[in-house]
Amino acid sequence: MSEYSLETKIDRESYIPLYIQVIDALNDYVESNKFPPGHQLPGEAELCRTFDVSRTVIRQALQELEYKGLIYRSKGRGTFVAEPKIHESLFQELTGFYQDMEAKGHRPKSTVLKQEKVPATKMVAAYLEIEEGADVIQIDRLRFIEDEPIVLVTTYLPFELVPELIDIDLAEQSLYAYLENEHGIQIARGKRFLEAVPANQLEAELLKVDIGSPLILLDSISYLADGTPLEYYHALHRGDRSRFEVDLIRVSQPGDLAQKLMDVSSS
Amino acid sequence: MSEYSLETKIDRESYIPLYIQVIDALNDYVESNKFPPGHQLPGEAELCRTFDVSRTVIRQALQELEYKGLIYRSKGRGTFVAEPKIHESLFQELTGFYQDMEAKGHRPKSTVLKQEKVPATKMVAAYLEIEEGADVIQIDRLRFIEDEPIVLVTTYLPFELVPELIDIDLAEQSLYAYLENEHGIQIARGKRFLEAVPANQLEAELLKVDIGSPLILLDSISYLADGTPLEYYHALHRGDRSRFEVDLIRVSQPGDLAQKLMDVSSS
DNA sequence: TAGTGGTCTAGACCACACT
DNA sequence: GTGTGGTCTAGACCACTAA
Repeated sequence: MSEYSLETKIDRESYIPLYIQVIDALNDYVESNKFPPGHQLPGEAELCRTFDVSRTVIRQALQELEYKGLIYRSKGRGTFVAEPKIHESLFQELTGFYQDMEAKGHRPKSTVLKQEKVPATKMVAAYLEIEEGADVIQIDRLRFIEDEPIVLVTTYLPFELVPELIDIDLAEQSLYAYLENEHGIQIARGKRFLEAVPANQLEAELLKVDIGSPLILLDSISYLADGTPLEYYHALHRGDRSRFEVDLIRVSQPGDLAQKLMDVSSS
Repeated sequence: MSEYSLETKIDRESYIPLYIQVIDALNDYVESNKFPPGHQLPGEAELCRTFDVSRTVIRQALQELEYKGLIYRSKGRGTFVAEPKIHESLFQELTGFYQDMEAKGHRPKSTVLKQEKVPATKMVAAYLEIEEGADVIQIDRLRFIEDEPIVLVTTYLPFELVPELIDIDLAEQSLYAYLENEHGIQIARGKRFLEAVPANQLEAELLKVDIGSPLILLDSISYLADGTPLEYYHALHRGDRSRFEVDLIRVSQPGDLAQKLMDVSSS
């Protein structure tokens, strides 16, 4: 059946788990178009023989590839390569103007307007799940692309989680990279809220737009694995310079995503 | 160690897979707060004994619960109940004004402004990945909450995929429910783009807002499992009545989500 | 050192899709 | 029927964490 000799480049001495190696191998085949979209993959039994691993390994690899949207499986029919249209790798992402510009080789800049310890307002306390009035670090930044102001961001983090942050220069450094590299802090989950609002006078001045022109208000809360809120930020993006993308994928139980989609777009 | 007697309500005669039953059982314990947030779950070995199933079953159940954000696992430490703050169940969802209102008991209405077969414009053809000029079904709908217009939606589907749709009354029926119930068509993935735009004269009239007031423009493409685009829609939501929520969760490989978050919020 | 989750094996039976 | 993916068993060894 399969005329392709899937190269069995599994290295059993490697510290890399076998299922990861299988993922990589299949990934290569798909990405190099040796397995074109719509093509049926060898059955799990044959993959076991090809890679000389157990079915558990094959299934774990296929499961991750399915989650990533690279393949889809159909009981009784087989496993097939999905159309690669959806930007590969991942369940969801929320992208904006920034990385679009970075991808195009532009270099975004930041100006820190404010970076100090303040008492949490009621709203900030609610988002960060701390006491009203507790110390938080507030960081106001205005960000530019090609010297054009694009987004005004106010970030809040609980002071006690990262007191050192008060002295870190965030004009040229990613907050997330700093937290992960210096403190081993990783974000496990996040929540975003988007609204369209008119610019007030201050915002209009900073972003150099007309008063009342449409802005995207993006509220974000990020959580650690145990559910502790790490960061809340409130960002105002110029409507004429921002576009956000969200990729969705159906979760295991049939109906889940369909349900959600229905909620959004129909009565 | 565990003073709780996890009721072992596994029914081996049931057609429901064992791992689903385990998920449900653990879910119940977490949701009823018998396992409070932060609490360590029994180890996998003990869960095997409790439910009298193999470790494969337990691990499959725990994996799904982890994906759903209900628990988190730490090698060498154990499995713990996550803070349930993030709206349960799911990797991501994109919700808007509609279901918020439905959840509050309000009843959204729709008016179909247009529903006909038209040739695909260049843009629609690109989104649906069909030939320019090919037949598509276009459906324009204006949607209301409490007799207040909230969103103006234009939907496009390839005519050949669902020609019957041209005659279906969608004023009182969900498009997704219709496709799934009548044709067994399920959406596997989707993409959303959000922007803030000012209302033009026609939009302002229909949505009863001032010209130039902020609207959320939501473009959506939905795909079948094999990657075929099923539907494209273009929706304009009143900015003063709409708020969108996106939940994100880190994908297996460490760094993935952190990377994306970094892209959004920092330089 | 003991317990945990992470990875892996070599089987098994089933429901489903296709021919 | 034959092949497919879905579910499940009863083991095993490992690396990591914490006492």
